Amino acid sequence: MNTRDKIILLGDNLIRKRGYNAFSFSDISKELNIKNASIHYYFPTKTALVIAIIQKHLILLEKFKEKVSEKDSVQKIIKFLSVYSITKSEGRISILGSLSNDYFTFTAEVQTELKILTNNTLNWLTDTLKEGRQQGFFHYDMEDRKKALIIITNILGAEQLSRVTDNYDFHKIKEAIINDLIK
Amino acid sequence: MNTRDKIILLGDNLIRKRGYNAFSFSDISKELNIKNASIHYYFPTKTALVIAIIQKHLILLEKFKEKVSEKDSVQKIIKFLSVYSITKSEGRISILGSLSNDYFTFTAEVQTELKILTNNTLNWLTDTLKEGRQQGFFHYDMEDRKKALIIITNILGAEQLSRVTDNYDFHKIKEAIINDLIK
DNA sequence: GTCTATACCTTGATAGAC
DNA sequence: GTCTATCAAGGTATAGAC
Repeated sequence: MNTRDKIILLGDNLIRKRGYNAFSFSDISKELNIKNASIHYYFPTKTALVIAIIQKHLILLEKFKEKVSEKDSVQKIIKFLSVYSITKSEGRISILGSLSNDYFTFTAEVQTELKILTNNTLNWLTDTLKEGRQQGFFHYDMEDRKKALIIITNILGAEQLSRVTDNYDFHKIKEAIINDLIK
Repeated sequence: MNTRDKIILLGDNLIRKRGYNAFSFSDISKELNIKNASIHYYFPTKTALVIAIIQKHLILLEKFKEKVSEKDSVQKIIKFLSVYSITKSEGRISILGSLSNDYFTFTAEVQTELKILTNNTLNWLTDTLKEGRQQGFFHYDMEDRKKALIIITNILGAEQLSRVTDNYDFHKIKEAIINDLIK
């Protein structure tokens, strides 16, 4: 992996573990055994770095969509939830949850990128739920987008709260989401 | 209101709007037209301030419990959710959501206080759900604590995501939580 | 209780050599 | 592409006068 990608990966992990305003370029430079000036070579500002990180997640989302495109709706949702589960390991939460929290401390440009990632995620989930509902896999009585919102917010909140309470809580909630859908 | 309480109130608002690691003593001192040294007179460290803020919320929770103690379970839950709604005004999220996010950047002492506040909240909600279920108001088929977890995490996530998407989303989700319970 | 003054550190960022 | 050197700004925190 080249240095640029390593910086993005470390920044990503730091944001999701400690938050955007709680990590510095020196956290990354120490880990990579380079100087902070070298990071500025790749990313002139911290804002540029976080944008690159969001864009990486946009690409990952597209790859995920592609990868599960042939599966049935139930499997799609299970895979979707499992991404958030792996993501959460070692206390890291999803990029969406972490960055939403620091939303008001971002420049307009970062806010826009974050909105795009959020909407792309929400749109895919809405479409997948609709598909599963129409095919008789899922059962719920509300707008598809509303159900999608509830599932996403439930996951984001669960990631957050699991830090304080107990990691097992997270699994309980994921189980409940699936059971509620296919009941 | 005395200076100490003003500092706590401003710190509370700043944490819930921008996060613990994104505000400084000078944000508070400017607002109060005092010097940063004066804040240190009341709170020697930033850690001491956040602990005082958590303890204020512990007291607020006790007052809330007392205030709704005579109401029926449905009203209790509605009041509980409405607290989170008011809380969210102007983009401020709940103290639980905001501090959970910065959990790994806190000292052990702050983490402990936050755990206490979280558990107290969760315990009250669990008991209230159980009461309402036993009295036939609420209908769900899982452990009471699990249902309490789902409700809390749903609210925390909704507060978070509403910043990025649309405030109206938050109301939609609250509605859905109530409807799901009493359906 | 609030101030001035200041110490000390970390931050994000830049200039220019290699 | 990475380094040294350096910067200005802002952070938490403290000492001591008033």
